[in-house]
Amino acid sequence: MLRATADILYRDGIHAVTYDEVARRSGVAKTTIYRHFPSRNQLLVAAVDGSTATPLIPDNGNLRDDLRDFLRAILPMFLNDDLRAMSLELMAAAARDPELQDLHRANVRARIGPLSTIFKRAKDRGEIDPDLAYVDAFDFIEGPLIVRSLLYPDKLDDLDIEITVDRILRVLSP
Amino acid sequence: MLRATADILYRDGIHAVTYDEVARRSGVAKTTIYRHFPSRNQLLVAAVDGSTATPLIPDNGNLRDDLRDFLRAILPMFLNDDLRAMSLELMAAAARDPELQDLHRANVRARIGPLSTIFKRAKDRGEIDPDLAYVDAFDFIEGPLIVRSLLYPDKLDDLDIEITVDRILRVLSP
DNA sequence: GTATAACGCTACGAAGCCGTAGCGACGATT
DNA sequence: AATCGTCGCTACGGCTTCGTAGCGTTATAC
Repeated sequence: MLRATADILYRDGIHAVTYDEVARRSGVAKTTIYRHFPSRNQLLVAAVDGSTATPLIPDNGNLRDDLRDFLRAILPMFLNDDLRAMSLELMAAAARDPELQDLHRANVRARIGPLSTIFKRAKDRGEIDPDLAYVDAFDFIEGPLIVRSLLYPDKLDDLDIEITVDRILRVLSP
Repeated sequence: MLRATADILYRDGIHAVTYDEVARRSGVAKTTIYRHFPSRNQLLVAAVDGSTATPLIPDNGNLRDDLRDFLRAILPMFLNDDLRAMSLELMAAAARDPELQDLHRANVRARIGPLSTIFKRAKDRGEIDPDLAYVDAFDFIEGPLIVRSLLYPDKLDDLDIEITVDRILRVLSP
């Protein structure tokens, strides 16, 4: 049921998530879905909550390698057109409907979690400007990948992780 | 007609753009819309093309001030929930439908144009690492704003433009 | 064995959208 | 004055979704 919802969300987009369609693909009766999720938003939230996988947390003992591993790990997510479309649709839906803001927030937190760990460890080692808040740091760590994937998705392959990490470090270091 | 389409796109989202709805709001007969735009995609492309405004191009003679002015100029666009939602929906649509990729590309080019001018002038003045491609530079210039608006839209106000420019310059300078 | 709860199935009226057809009105061209 | 092109209006059949109702089936608990 939630699996079918997540599948539709991924393949056909958020507008294709209807009670009828979920019933069709999941093999569950439409009435049953209504009994569990009286509103479409609840169904969406539950489906997204149940399908958020947290990426691995690298621990190499130094910031540079951790960042490289992290960017490498999440790069495939940006290369996937359907996945990118789904994320964009979810964020757009959250921007339009306050009810879905928590959904988006949880989704982001799951994706950002590992980065937070990396960041804290590096800060303890003195590799990061002590005045730099982690929110501001994320802007520059995820920024390049996101911008690249949004504005120039076809040039995403050209992005050199090593060089990008160098540039990120310019911003983060004390 | 195109104005009505752009308006729907902005207010209610891309899913709300239907022939019936455009006819209703524009006062134009549905058949007439079909005569001009046989497919919905053509209508979308025309509407977006006709409503892309290019921001001002600052020219202060130095990169720092130009960047500051530019970021200040585009910040309000990110603060607008509907506008952000619309952009996200357009990008999502482009990711799903190849026919709409040009639409997105044109939209991006209009928004990025001024940045390109700023970038070239700064490079001529020697304020930018000569090995740095402009595509890579954009990742770090627009990145912070975009990431902030996507992941933490409620903390967008906290973003200090001056400090952000400082950090961007760390990446761009030779 | 029986009560309770959950599920499946069918069907419904209302609403919206699609794409097209038919017909009349208007204005410009020539 | 006649012609051509464009537009408006109405209406249609087909399709999908919504949210609910009614009723039968299954399984678990006690």
